[in-house]
Amino acid sequence: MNKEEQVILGFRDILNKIVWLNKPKMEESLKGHKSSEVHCLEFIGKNADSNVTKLAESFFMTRSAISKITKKLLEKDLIESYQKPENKKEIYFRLTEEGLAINKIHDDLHKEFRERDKKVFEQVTEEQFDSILSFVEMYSKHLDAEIKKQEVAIKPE
Amino acid sequence: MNKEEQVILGFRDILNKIVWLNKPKMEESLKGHKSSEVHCLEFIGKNADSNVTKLAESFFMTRSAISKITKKLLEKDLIESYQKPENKKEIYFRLTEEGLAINKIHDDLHKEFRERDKKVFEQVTEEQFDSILSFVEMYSKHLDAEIKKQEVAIKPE
DNA sequence: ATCATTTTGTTTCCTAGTCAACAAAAATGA
DNA sequence: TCATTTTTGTTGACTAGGAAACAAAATGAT
Repeated sequence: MNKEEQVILGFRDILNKIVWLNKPKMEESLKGHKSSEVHCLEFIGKNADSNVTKLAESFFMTRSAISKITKKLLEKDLIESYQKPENKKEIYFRLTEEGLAINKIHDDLHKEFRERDKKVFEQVTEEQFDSILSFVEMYSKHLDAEIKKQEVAIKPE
Repeated sequence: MNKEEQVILGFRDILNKIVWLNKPKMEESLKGHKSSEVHCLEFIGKNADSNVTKLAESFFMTRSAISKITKKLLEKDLIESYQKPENKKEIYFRLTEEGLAINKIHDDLHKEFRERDKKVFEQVTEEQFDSILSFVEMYSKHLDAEIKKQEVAIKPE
């Protein structure tokens, strides 16, 4: 196997394992709230004036999917929507108190997971970190460019 | 943001973008076959005596899901099943000619994607590669151990 | 200003995958 | 040996998410 694929498979493997491993605790602590819902809460908490479109782009999901998730979050009163006077089309979200609380629980859980994996990250040198992060950034930017290329290639048809 | 999360988010971001970017060509070349089906074909092609359980473990999916996928692959005559005389329970799979052909197309497509991303990987030094791969391996092993821990912790109940 | 195009969000229909329950075979243990 | 437990694969009910079609608002072009 060549290194390119080894890297990608390695990434995928790690993420799969993390999801698998975190799932039980996630479900226990965030009873009733799906992980996609919690992810949306996290994003809305961090980004002012979040809307369906921005959420969708960030998660590489369809607006359709996000629209359904935010609908649920609204019904559960974890977020509330608002609009701006100058735009009657876009609908923004912000967290409610209750949404903030869920976010906090989620944060704490992540702290716990970080603690669990600490011994791995302790063994990583600064240079190794920088090496990994610079690769990630470079690859990510390249993919952005390729995605943009593809979009203009598809649109005109 | 701390580096741990930056790394994980970076990995996730890259994989999301790759999936998003590859999807159109995948669907075009492998018309009618879903990506999960093709992944199973790939695994079956590479691993002798694949069965539902091994596929499920490798992909971190349920046996249920894999069972449905292999059922479809059988119906499409892309794989065939066989058993061993000493075991009447386990059902193994191998590729048919047609399955091999699909696999080939998939392989070529990956070559194309690798070509597309070549300029990124060309800029990566050997040391950087080794740095990344050793981190991936270390983290992966740690997660394996944690998963095993969790399994024994859950089982007795 | 007006008409065409694009953007945004929603809904309906459909499919992929999970969960839970199950049956059959295999492994374990007394 | 025979009974219990575990493993393996399958199914049915359910849910999350994608595709397509849509309406309403915004943007752009002339």
